[in-house]
Amino acid sequence: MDVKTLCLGILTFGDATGYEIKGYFEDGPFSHFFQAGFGSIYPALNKALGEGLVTCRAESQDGRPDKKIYSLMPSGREYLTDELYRIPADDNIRSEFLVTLFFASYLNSEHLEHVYDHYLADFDRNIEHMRNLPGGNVSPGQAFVREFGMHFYQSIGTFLRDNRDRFIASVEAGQASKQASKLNDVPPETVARGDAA
Amino acid sequence: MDVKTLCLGILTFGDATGYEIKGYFEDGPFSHFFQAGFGSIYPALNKALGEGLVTCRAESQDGRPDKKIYSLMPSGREYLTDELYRIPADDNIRSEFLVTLFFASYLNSEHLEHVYDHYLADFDRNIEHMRNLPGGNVSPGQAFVREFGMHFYQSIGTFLRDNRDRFIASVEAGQASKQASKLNDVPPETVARGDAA
DNA sequence: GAAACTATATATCGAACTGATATATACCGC
DNA sequence: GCGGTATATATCAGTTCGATATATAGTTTC
Repeated sequence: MDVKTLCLGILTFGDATGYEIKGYFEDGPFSHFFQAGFGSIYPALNKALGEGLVTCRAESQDGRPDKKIYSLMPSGREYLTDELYRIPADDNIRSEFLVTLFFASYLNSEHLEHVYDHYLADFDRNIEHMRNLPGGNVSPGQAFVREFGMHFYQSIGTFLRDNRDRFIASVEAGQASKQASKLNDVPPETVARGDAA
Repeated sequence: MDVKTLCLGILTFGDATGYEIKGYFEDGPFSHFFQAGFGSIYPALNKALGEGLVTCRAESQDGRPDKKIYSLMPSGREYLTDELYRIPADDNIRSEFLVTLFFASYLNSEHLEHVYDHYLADFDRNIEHMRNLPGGNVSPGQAFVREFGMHFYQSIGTFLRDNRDRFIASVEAGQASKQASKLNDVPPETVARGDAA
C-alpha cells in the first residue's frame, strides 16, 4: 500500500488537486496514521495518470501554476479495492521520542524534561485536532478510526502524564548511583538499580 | 536521527556485527518503535566507519563470510549524545490497518473480520514479546520504554477487542442502508448513519 | 510601511530507507 | 534428501523524505 493507493482513496471523496491531497495527509484524518509529502504525492499522481487510474484536467489561474484537478476513474476504484483486500502490512512506527527516552541516561534532567513536556504538548494538540475532525456524517470506518485515534492519544497521554515525575526521578537516581558506583569502583550492573523493584 | 545513529546506540551495549544489530531491530527492544533492515544497516555501518565513529575488526569464519565486528569509538559516543540532545522529530506512524478500516465500506464482512482478528493476534504476540524482554537490570530509560510499550499494546488491544463487534456491525449497517438508499433513490449522505448517534 | 510569514500551486533532486535478491554453508526436522 | 532456519555480508531497484525552486497575493508583526 503506497502513496498512490492513498491518493486514490482520497479521490473517492471527490476530485482534488495534489495540493489539496497534501492537506488530507497534513491536516485531515490521515495525518495521524499515514504521512506523505509533495515529493511522494506528485509522482504518485503522475503514475496513476499514466496507468489510467485517474484523469486530470487543468484549470488556469492568475499568478499561480495551473491547477491540475484529478478525478478517480472506475479502474482506479477497482485498483483501490484490490489493494484494500490485501492483508495490511505490519504497522510501521518510528518514534525518535522513545529512542531518546531509551537512552535517557545520556541526557541531563533539564533536557529530558523539556523533550518529555514537548512531546506531551504534541499529544494535546493531536487530541484537539482529532476532536475537531468531522465526526458525524462520515462512514462507520472513518468514525471508528477517529474513535480509535482519540482513545489512543488519550490513553497514551494519560500514561505519560501519570508517570512523568517517577520516570525523571528514576533516571536521575540511575545517574547518581552510576556516579556513586564509579567512585566506589563497583561494577555498575550490581549497583545501578536502587529503584528497579 | 537516522539508522546510523541507532546503530551507534546499539553499539553502546557492546561490540556487534551488522547481523547482530539487525537482531536488535527485529527481536530486541527497538523492534517496537524503530525498524531497520540490512539494506539500511550495512550502509550505515560503512558510513560510520568512514567517519571514524566506529572501528571494525574482521573475524574469519568457515563457510560463512567473515564476521565484521564493530566497536563504538569515543567520537561515536559523542555523535550519539549530540543527536540525542536534539528535539526528536514527530513520531512517524504508518498503519495500513487503519487505512483499511477507514475504507471498510469497500470490503465484505468476512474479509474485514479476518483483517481485524489478524491484527489483534499481532497485538497479543507483541505484548508477549515485550513481556519476554529483559525487565530487570536495565537502565531506567529502557525500563520505562518497555513499560510504555506494554501499556500501549494492552490499552489499544483492549479497545480493539471491546469495540470489535460494534464496529463490524456498524459497517454492515452502513452498507445495508447504502443499498437501501440506492433502491429508494435517496442520496446516501442523508440516510447512511443510522447508528452515528 | 517594509519585512516576514502564510497560503496557493506545481515540480524536482539528492539522500535515506525498504524489500527483495544474491551468495555460501551448516544444522535440524520430517 | 528436501525444505526451513540460522549465520553472515552485500547490493540494487524502487519508494519515500525533506529541502529547495518558482511565483504571487494576502496578512501579520515590528
